[in-house]
Amino acid sequence: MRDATLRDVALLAGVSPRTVSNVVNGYARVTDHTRAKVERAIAELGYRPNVLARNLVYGRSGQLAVVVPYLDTPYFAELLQAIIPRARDRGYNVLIDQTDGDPEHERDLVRRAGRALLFDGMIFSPLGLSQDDLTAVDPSLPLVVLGERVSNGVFDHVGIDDVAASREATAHLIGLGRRRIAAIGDQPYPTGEAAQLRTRGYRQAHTDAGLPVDESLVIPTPRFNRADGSGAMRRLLDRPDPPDAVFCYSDLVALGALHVALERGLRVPEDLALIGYDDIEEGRYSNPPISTISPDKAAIAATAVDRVLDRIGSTEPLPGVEVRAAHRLVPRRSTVGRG
Amino acid sequence: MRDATLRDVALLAGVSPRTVSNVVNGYARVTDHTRAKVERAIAELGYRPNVLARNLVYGRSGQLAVVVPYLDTPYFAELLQAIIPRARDRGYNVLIDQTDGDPEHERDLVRRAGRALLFDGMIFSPLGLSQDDLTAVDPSLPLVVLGERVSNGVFDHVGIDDVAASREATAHLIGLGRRRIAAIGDQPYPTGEAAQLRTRGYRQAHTDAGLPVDESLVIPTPRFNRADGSGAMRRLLDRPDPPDAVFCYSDLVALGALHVALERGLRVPEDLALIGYDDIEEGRYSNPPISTISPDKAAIAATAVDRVLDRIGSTEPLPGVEVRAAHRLVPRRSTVGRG
DNA sequence: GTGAAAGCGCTAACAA
DNA sequence: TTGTTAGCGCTTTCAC
Repeated sequence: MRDATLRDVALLAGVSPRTVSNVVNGYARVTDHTRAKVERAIAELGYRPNVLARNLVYGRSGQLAVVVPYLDTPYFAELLQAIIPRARDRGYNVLIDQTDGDPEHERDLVRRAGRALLFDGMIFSPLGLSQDDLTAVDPSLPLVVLGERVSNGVFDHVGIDDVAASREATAHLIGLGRRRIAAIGDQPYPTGEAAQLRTRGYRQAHTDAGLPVDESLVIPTPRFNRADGSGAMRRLLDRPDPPDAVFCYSDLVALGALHVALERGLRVPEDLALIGYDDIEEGRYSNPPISTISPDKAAIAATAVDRVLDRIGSTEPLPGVEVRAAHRLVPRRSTVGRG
Repeated sequence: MRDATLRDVALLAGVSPRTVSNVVNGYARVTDHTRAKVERAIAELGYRPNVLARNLVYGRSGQLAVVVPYLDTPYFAELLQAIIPRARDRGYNVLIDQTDGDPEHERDLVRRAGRALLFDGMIFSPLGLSQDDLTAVDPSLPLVVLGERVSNGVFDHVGIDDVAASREATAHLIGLGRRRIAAIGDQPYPTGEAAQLRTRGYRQAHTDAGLPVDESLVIPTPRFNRADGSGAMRRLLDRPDPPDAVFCYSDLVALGALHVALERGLRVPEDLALIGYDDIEEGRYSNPPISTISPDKAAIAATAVDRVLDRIGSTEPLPGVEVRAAHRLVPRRSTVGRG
């Protein structure tokens, strides 16, 4: 049977569609008597407003797109976990897309996003997009980009201070007396901006301590996952002069590296100290648990949602801002041992 | 500036809306000349069809809701990772909701789902819903439920054979010579149907081997996460007669248990053998890697999407079917050691 | 407080 | 092949 429409309700209740609409939305004041009649009709027909039709009139969809490279990357999963309830509290549904880091797909997404009206705004964590790609985005699309970038003043960025955080992580290892510190995760090409910031912090810490950087210890990896961490660690340990510590650009990379180190019979942290980045739950349960840089994910999620909804709600385009969420270093057994 | 509408394009191209619609959707044949005119106008105005309006006419939203208890549970993240591209290939967007396992929220979701028209169908992985709750669902909603259940004949179920898989996991431990085998994850209440199936398999394996079950080794946990695994393991190891093996109802539980065992100085698997369930990537990288039951996630995702889209496409209600995806036991070092 | 009617942007039956 | 037009189901201006 066809779903009941507002018209059906009006007919049954003996009132006009206008009145039904008033009752449903609580817009205008309605007589108690009329309201009762309408509500009875609604119940009897099992009427539910058609969201699509309503949205068409309002010119908005009530949906927020969240685009991440990989859903099974714990960092993104944990972020989404925080984004979804926040959006729901503010009346928005979350539409998820994953790009697999495919630049084509990512570009396509931000380009066509604007007018489609399938979603009113977007929170986007790009992987294969350069600054240029992002500049080409339709500025009328309410957009918040995750991860630190040089702001172009058009949309918002939400992230932590990657350079400072990486400097702290590296300084932590230096402070522990380590001198041959490797870095796993550099991405020396246009789309690797985030990785490059971390490398910069790594260098700064060395400079601050008056130590040289052994460039051969800076290992690039295409992705920030376990497999890449394992591979890089293997190459590092095959050298005649392996490192005594490693700064990994994500916890996943650190977990992959840890796996290889233990497999080779190294003691962590005695022979090799390890620190990661992201503070995913998995790192708290690994053996040993891994030290990490913990970004304030709740703040990042909340800010991203709030900013994009503010943009949606605003009639005139808001200037793009750069938001830096807090972070802190969490020392665990992979660097400080059982101390 | 207001977005261009189909009407604007028609005006500019000097044709009727009908013709523009034809060009956009490739419905009827259009003269090359006319087509060119229209396309020029589209390009000039930067016209994009309004999806909302189109959907209103079609009476469908082109969206598929996927509801999971927790997004940051790797098993669900990995499943979603497979569901999203499959749905996209078939022209559907994925709308995600997480319920935190809240029965109220879950019940609410399946109840109101039907007519809202925000999504055309739903793939649902319930946690706090009993068979009764599910039976109350509007049968006109194209729905696929994840996880094994007794079918009620109304909607589809997709899962693996939990009893058989659990029997194999337990038999694997028995075959290794273990005799005091604990089980972590039972849920002896109406909403714990899935857990109970695993307990049943655990028992069957004992019966098959002519061994008694020590009921005090069956440990219930409210959730299937790391913290619950840790807690249960702690209680188990505090006993005077700790187990020599553990069957965990999820890899996350196993990882939590492993963490505690190693912390207490136990050797795994020499002192304690561990097997999990789900085959999440994390278990392949833990130290030692954990043996597990590996469900065919790709098949589960593909089947779930296909079934729900078939239901959406069908005019008359399809009978509910029970789909059993394949699974296999993956032995790793947490049970077989470095053999 | 309630009704009549226009219109959100699109599709598709019906005509021409 | 193309134009005219009536909705899809809802909100809301304008009258009463």
